[in-house]
Amino acid sequence: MCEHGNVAAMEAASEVGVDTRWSEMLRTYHTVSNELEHELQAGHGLGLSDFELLKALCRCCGPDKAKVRMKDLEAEMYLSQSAFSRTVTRLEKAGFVERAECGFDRRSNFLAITDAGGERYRSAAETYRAVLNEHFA
Amino acid sequence: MCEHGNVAAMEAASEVGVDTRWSEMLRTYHTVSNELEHELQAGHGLGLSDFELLKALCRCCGPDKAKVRMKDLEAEMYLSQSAFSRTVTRLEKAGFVERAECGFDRRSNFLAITDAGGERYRSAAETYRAVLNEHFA
DNA sequence: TGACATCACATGCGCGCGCATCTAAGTTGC
DNA sequence: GCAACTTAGATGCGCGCGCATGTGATGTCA
Repeated sequence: MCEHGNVAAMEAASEVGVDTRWSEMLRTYHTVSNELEHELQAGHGLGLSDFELLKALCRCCGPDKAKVRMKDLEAEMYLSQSAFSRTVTRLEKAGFVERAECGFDRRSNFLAITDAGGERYRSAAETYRAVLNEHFA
Repeated sequence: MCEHGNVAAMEAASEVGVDTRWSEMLRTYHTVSNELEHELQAGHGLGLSDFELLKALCRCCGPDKAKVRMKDLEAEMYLSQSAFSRTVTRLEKAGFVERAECGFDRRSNFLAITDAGGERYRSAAETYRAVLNEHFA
């Protein structure tokens, strides 16, 4: 096969492959995100987006910095601006993050994780890792 | 490295890999599904779940069979039972599928694709393939 | 045959999402 | 310094989703 450089066949095979890759991703994504959603909610009272935001916040803050601009954190995530804003509101009501004014630019808000937020994140992260290992390891 | 079979290091590396795999899947999934959603909606008036249902229906029907039991089709998809039921309702209102009674079991419904549904599916499938090739090829 | 579990599907409900829009604050150009 | 534009973030709105439940038909067991 391929001795004539059969482009049509290669394209066909390639398209089937692309389609299959997407179908598998769709199935895996729904399976894993549903399980994460359930486990995080049941065990820690967090939705998946809540957790992913806390995760990004911890990563962006690093060990030294305590605050991140909301816009910068938003850029790290898959959420729309409005969904991001509401997720922050949820987490703030729960006491896991705090909005703080930014002296330089009064349009911006800094975002900081609270002690309670850090603790909740670390315990939820164990559940998170367990679920991912179960599906990807 | 690995000369002592360093299990801790391997586990750590493995966990990072799992986490990264999931993060990339999350990003890719949202990027691709958003683009599919937009392109299919703008070009063909179909949501992604609408399209995926038509796709599964065409696949299950094959070239000969004309009908599939709803439960069987549902099992092929990632949607919950309720979301599946409503997707069928949307597609039926649009005239792309038809529910038909099943003589054997009056709880069940057969599902059939209409001519309009077949045509819409085939033209949408070109858009679908184009988007997937753009991201996976 | 009658009581009970199960199945296929529909539907009320609440929620998180993206889109469009709004407000307030910063920026640019004349 | 003022008008026009851009940016950060909040919010009204509609929609699709999953969960829980309802309805009616089927299967099961005594």
